[in-house]
Amino acid sequence: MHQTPERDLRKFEKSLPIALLRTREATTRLFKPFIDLHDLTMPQWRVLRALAEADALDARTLSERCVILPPSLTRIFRAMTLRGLIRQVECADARRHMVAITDTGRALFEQVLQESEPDYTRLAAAFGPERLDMLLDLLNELRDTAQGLVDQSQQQDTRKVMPGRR
Amino acid sequence: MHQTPERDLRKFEKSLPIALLRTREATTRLFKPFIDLHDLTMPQWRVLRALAEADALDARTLSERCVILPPSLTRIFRAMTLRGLIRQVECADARRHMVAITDTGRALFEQVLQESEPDYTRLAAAFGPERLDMLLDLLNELRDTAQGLVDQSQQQDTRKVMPGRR
DNA sequence: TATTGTTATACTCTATAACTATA
DNA sequence: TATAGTTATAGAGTATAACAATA
Repeated sequence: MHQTPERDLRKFEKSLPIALLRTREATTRLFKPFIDLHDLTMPQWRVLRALAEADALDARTLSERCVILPPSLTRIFRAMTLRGLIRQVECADARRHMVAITDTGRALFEQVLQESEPDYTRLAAAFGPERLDMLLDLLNELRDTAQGLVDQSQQQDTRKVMPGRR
Repeated sequence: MHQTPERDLRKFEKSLPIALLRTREATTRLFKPFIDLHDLTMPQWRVLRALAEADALDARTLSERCVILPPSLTRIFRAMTLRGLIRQVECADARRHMVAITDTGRALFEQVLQESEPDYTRLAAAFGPERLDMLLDLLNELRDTAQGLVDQSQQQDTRKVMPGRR
């Protein structure tokens, strides 16, 4: 009936979504103080970071890229616009809410990056920079793979629900 | 002023907490339907999974292992006990709330595992089983590394706040 | 008619502090 | 006096559906 506790834990650690959650929690705990310092929430920080590296993005793209549902994004746009961190920009398709980072927003982004850099460097040094890079590559590739399987399943569902579509 | 969009995205993907979040989102989307099917929330599933692989655990351990804050855990205990999935077990230290999985809980756990196994196998096959294993190892090691740095920072804080301690 | 985003709503989780019980 | 967990409470995110505006 008994297994060793060590073996139990090892099995638990082989659960992919749980491992991703726990690792995110640990790394976030390291960097969140720098976000808190400037009264940003983590989702707001993701939006700021996404916009800092693009000229302008629409709500849909930000929603997917930052893992934020549209209703939350609406509130975040409002809060960040009020603080002057982002601004709405014109778009040929008037349905789209397109935003860009402001100078204020960029200054804040770069300040947070600068302040957190020592801790990032410490983490990279302790873990090994090349292993960190390998991990990031694996993460992004697994995301694409999982996304592909989800899309595949949804196509099958659509075919089942609407067989007349073809 | 302009960078290519491809380069932008690559930089964004090098952000560790964001990469962990997005990958978790993609893999969770693949497995969450099986959880939903049995009216479990993801935190409840983590608790069930942790208990399925241990004889009994106290609230503190579950809180850390499942990344659930104590107040949430209190509610989750209540809900899962009501459904007969877990039960409280005696503990020498009467302050501790110690719980174990019930037969009902174990049956549910194994049913979910069984139902989701085909999708897990598909994911592992598409990504490469050995790469998945490498990823899990890297995740768990990075978690330990980040945790170590957080602990280290907290010790320094303690020394600053309470210098008389030594 | 389909798509984009907002509003409305209910629920859950996050996070802190204050409190109770036990050690 | 310290620790474990619960309660209380405020805030934010999660998730769906319904809606308005635009294509």
